[in-house]
Amino acid sequence: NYLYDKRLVMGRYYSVSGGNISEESLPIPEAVRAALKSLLLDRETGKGMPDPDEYQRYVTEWAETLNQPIPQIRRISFDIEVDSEKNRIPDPHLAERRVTAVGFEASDGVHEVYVLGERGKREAETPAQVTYYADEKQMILDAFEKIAGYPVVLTFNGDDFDMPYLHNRANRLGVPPEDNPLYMMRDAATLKRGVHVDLYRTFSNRAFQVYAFSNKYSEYSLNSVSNALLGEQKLDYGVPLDSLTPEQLASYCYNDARLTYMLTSFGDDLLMKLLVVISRIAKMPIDDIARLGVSQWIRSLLYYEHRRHNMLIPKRDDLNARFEGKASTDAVMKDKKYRGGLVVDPQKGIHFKVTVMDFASLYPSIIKVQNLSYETVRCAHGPECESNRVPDTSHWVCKRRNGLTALLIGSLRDLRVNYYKSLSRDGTLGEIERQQYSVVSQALKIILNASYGVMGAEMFPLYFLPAAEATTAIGRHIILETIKKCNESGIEILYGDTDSIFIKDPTPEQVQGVIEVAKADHGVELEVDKEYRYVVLSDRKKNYFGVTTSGKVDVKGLTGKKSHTPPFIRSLFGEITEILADVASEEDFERTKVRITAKMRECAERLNSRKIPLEDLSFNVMLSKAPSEYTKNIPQHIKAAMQLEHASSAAGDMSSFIGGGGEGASRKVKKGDIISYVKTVTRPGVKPVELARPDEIDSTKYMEFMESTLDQVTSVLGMDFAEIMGAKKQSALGDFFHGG
DNA sequence: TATAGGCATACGAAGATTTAATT
DNA sequence: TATTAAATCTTCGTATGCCT
Repeated sequence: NYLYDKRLVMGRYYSVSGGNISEESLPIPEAVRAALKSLLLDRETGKGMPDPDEYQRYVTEWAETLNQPIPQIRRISFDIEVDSEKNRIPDPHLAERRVTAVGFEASDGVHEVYVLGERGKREAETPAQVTYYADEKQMILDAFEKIAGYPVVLTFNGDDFDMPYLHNRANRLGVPPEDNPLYMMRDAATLKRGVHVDLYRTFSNRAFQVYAFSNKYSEYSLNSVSNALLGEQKLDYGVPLDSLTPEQLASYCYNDARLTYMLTSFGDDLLMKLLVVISRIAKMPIDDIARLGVSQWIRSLLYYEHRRHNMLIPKRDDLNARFEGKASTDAVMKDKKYRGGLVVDPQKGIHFKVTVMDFASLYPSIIKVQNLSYETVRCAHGPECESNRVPDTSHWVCKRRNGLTALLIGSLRDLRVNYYKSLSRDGTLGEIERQQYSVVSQALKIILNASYGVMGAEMFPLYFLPAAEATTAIGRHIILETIKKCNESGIEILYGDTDSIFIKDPTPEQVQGVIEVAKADHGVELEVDKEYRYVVLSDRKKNYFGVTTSGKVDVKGLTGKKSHTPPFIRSLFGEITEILADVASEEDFERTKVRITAKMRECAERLNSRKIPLEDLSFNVMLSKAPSEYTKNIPQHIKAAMQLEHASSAAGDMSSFIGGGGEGASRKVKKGDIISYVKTVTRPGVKPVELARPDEIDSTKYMEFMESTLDQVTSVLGMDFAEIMGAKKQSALGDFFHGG
């Protein structure tokens, strides 16, 4: 509230003199100013808004804040190692065991590690400067001093481990609280001064995972995130941590600190910059951006705006009372509250020359153009506004006042689509500027994508179902109307999902016509997304395969690409799609069929002769809950997980029995873990790969899975799995008899 | 302390039906 | 032939991963 009511914008520049704080604006390039001016001059910009001038002011204010240069932030990462009993994670609340090493990596070229013990004969193999300590307390005090020199401190899981452990350990060793730079909260500890960013929390945030890092990682451990984003892993000496020499421990610990730092520095400090920009948009400190979910960001953004305008923030009950808790549309799926996006039935077959068009940020556009917000949908102004109906619902929208959500989301959307996207590609600007605008564009994408979703999420404090329902209802209306217009003018639509349409071989004039109609009728921007040389559509929605004019293969939704599919089938599937990428015309298909058949037969042969390694046969499925929470059903990956836990507790200290390296014997399975299992002929039909033997593999099951996976592509090409696998002569014989 | 809904696939659980075995 | 148990099929629901 202090920040809100003082109107302090997080992430902006301020100067402090004599106890006064004043906002500073750094100069921005002339070309950027000019581009904003032309955006504001465009008469279309405020269209749909009851008060266009107010809207223009929002656009201007946002641009001023977001155009400010993004500072380079001085920061240090650290990581600790702790003595531990076998197979037991040390408890940070007790902090009974010694801290054995602390590694550092900082933005000003610090590469250091402190380690307990005597230096051996050989130098540690690490680029870091190593300091050996005999006294643990002194080492911790030195570490505290090092950390205190930076405004931002980075950790990986520091909230729940490194920070509380250091705090409590220092306490235990007699460091007085006033000399301890950390303080405890309930479970977590953090810095008294400065910003602590726990990257484990940041990378666990779905919004970052999906929109900033396009789902490249699926587990949230330092090792898997680093592996996916940096292509680097933790050090592995092949022995348990407690048997490392001090030099090895130093290298290991420093490397963890280095990876932690690198996660914020790769791609030109991408993550740090995103945190700053989102902080500016959400009016929320970086610590919170890095820890809280996207709904909290948007809450902060809206609350700031309420307080700025002296508006009352409604109570949940007041909002609920305005729609009596009932939706006016029926969801397609049960257990959903209201109806969502429209998916058009695909035209099964192979289609050449397909243009895909989509509406640029459809839902944010609708929110702006139709003035949607919790206070404008079903407003209390009476008949005048009530005549402004939302199609296919019982709702109406205010005509008198701008909706707050519409102002905020609308202005951010316009800036992203018509300003930052082009600035990030503007050749007249310097590399640094272009990069900044690309970061701003990415940050906006995250916020905009979530803006509609939160309105329909009960946990969101401004949850207002009619607003969410109106957004999707108008979306369905727009895509249906567009398809209708296309059909009337003889343009063939092959498929569409929510905000996209697949058009069969249109002329440039037809494409232009569709764009103009969408703009004129609905005020939304339709763009060409991509051009396919050909697309293979099955009769299933959200499942297709296409080759773009540039030869890039697009696979959407097919099992062959999904992460849980065994690697050997995934790579076979990949090879098949690569073969199909070469197809230029219909005649080419016949030739490729021969190549595909050969590949598949070879693969089946290897499967039946058990030549495929177990790892390549494993299904990899994530636990969305803790194992004990599976009460209604015990799916296969849980069965495998339970075997794992049993085996590890039964095996006791036979650590070599499982894995042998890295992981160690104890395998506590928890939420978020990915379980690798194979299908076997033994009892429950599954076994974790770690425990399975090649001779137990159920080849029949694998052949069936292979069939159903590959059939999604081959069946459309007119190929039959059984025939490919050698039964082809029978069918020829059958034809002969029938013919005779 | 967590944005939404729509869709495909695999499989578990339980009920319904068929088949085999026994009286 | 009636009864019971086992095997098989059917239906519904759960879980996961994906699409927009």
